[in-house]
Amino acid sequence: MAVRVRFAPSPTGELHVGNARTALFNWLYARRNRGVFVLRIEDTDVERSEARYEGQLMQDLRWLGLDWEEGPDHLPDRGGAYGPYRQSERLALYQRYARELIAAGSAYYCFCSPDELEKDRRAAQAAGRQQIYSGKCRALPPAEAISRKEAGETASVRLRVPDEPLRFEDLVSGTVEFSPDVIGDPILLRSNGTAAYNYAVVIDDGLMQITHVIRGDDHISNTPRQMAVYHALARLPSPATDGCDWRLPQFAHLSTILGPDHTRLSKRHGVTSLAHFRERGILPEALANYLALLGWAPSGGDREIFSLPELVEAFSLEQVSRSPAIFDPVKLHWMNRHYLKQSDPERVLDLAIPIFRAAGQIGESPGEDLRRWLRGVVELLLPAVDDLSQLPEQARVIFEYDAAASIANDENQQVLAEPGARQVIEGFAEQAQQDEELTVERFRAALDHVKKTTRQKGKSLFQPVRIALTGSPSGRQLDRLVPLLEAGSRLELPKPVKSCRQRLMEFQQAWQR
RNA sequence: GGCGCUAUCGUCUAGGGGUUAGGACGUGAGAUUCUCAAUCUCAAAACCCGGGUUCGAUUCCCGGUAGCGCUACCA
Repeated sequence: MAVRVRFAPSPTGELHVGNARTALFNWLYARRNRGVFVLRIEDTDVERSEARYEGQLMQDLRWLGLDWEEGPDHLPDRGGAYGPYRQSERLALYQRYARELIAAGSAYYCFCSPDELEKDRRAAQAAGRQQIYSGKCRALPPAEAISRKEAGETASVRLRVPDEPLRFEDLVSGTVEFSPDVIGDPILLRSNGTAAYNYAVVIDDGLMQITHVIRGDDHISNTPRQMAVYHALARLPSPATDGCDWRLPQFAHLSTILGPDHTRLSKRHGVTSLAHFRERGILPEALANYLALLGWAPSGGDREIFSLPELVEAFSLEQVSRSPAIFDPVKLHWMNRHYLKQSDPERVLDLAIPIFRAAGQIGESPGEDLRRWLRGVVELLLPAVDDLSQLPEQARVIFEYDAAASIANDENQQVLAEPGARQVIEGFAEQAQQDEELTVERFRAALDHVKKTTRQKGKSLFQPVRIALTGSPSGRQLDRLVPLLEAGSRLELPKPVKSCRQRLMEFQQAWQR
C-alpha cells in the first residue's frame, strides 16, 4: 500500500520549529517512500484558530522547501480526493459517524455538565483515584437517552471503551501498552456538536487513508483513546463505512524539542517561529538541515551537511532517536554560515537588501551601481556574521563615521596612546590624501611608506590606521574595505558614505583638540 | 497523585556484551609575516544511580532518580 502521511497543524499562531520538524520528518518519510504528503488544518478549536495563520503556515512550509500533494489549497480536480482538508469543513462527517457509532452501541449520549465533571474530577483527585470519567451515563437505556436528547437536553457523545488493554508498536519507541482504565470514555462530540480532537483525528486519518502517523510524542498518551475509536469504527456494519476499513495506521512518535533550560521550546526561548528565522536571514536549507539532525542522525552519524534531496535519500524512521533534544541556536548559526558561504552571491544579496533597507542604510530601490557595490560589501562582511540580520551592524564601519566618538572610545584610546600611533596616522594621512581617491595601490604605498619612516609594523601599524579610517581597531581586511569606502562615497545613499580623505581629515581635526 | 515516554562529552549524536567509546557545534591552545573574523592543526570533555544476568556490562533485565508529556466538552 502506498505510503500516505499527513501534517496536521492548528492555525493558532506562527509555525514553530518544533512543528516544522514534525512536518519535515513527515515530508521526508513521504518522499523517501514515494508516498503522499497531506496537509490538513486542524481548526476545530474555533476560539484560538485564525484564518490568517493558515496562509502563513503554508507559506512557511514552502519556504522550508516542503510541498504537499493534498491540502486545503488544492482544487478538488487536482488530487485531494480525500478532502475537505479543513476540519471545520468536515463537521458533517464527524456527526454522521457519531450517529453510526451510537446506533451500533459503541458510543452513547452523556448528559453530565462540565461543572459536574469538574466536581467528580476534584473528588477523584482528593481520594487519590484515577481522574477519569466515571461512566455515569454509560448505562443509560438508549431509548431514554434518545428521548432526553430529543426533548432538547444538551448532551455530548462519548465512546464506550471496552475493557481490554490497548497496545501498539511505535516505530520509534517500540511496544507501548495502556490499560483501558486510565483513559475512561473519551468525548467524541462536544455538546455543541463539534468534534473533539481525539475523535476528529481518527475520522480524518482513517478516511484520508493515512498509513503512518508521525507526530510529537506528546500524543503518545492520546494514542490509546484514538485506537479505541478506530476499533469502534472498524466494528461498524460495512454499509456505513465509506469503504474505509479503519485499520490502525503505524505510529511514530517524535521526541520533543526543548529549550536550553530543558523545558518545552516556546516563545519564551526567543526566536522560534519560522517567520522570524526567515526575517533574520537564516537560510531555509540551513534550518531544514539543522532540524533534520535534531532527533535523527544517519547511521554512522559522522555527517552533518545534507541538502533536502540528500536528506530524502538518507532518511529512515529507524534512525530517529527517542530522547528529547535541546534546540541549539549556536549550531544552527554554524550551519547557516556554512550555507551562506555556499550560496550564490546574487541570492544572498537579494536577501540582504531588505535588511539594509530596514536598517536605513540604503534607500528604496537600489540601482545597478548600488547593487554592484552592495554585493562587494556583503561579500566582505559575510564571513563575520551568523545570519543576514547582523549585516547592518557590521556595515556600520562603512555607513557611519564619527571621529570624535572613536577618539573617545576606551579601547581606541589605548591604541592611540601607543608611542608610534600619532606618527603613523599623520604619516599615513599625508600620503593618503595626496590624491582625491585612495586607490588600493595608493593605500598600500602609503602604508609602506609609513612602515619605513616610522618603523612600525603589524598591530602598531594597522590599528591606528584602522581607527582613523573606520573608528575601530579591528575589522575586515583593510585593502578590501578601502575601495568600498571610496566607491560608496560616490553613490546616492540616505546618509552619504564618507570618503577616506574626508575621514582622515575629520579624524585629524578631532584629534588636534 | 495516576499513567506513559526518555536518559552517551556543556549541546546534537554514532556505537554497541570485550572499543584508545567515534563525529559535529561550542570551549581552550597553536598556526596563518594587519587586527578581528574565517580557515587549518591539536587538546580538554560523556556512557544518571543501584541491583541482577554474564567470564565480562555503557550496551540486556529490574528498581530508583531526574526531565518531559498526557491525565479537558484544547489541539
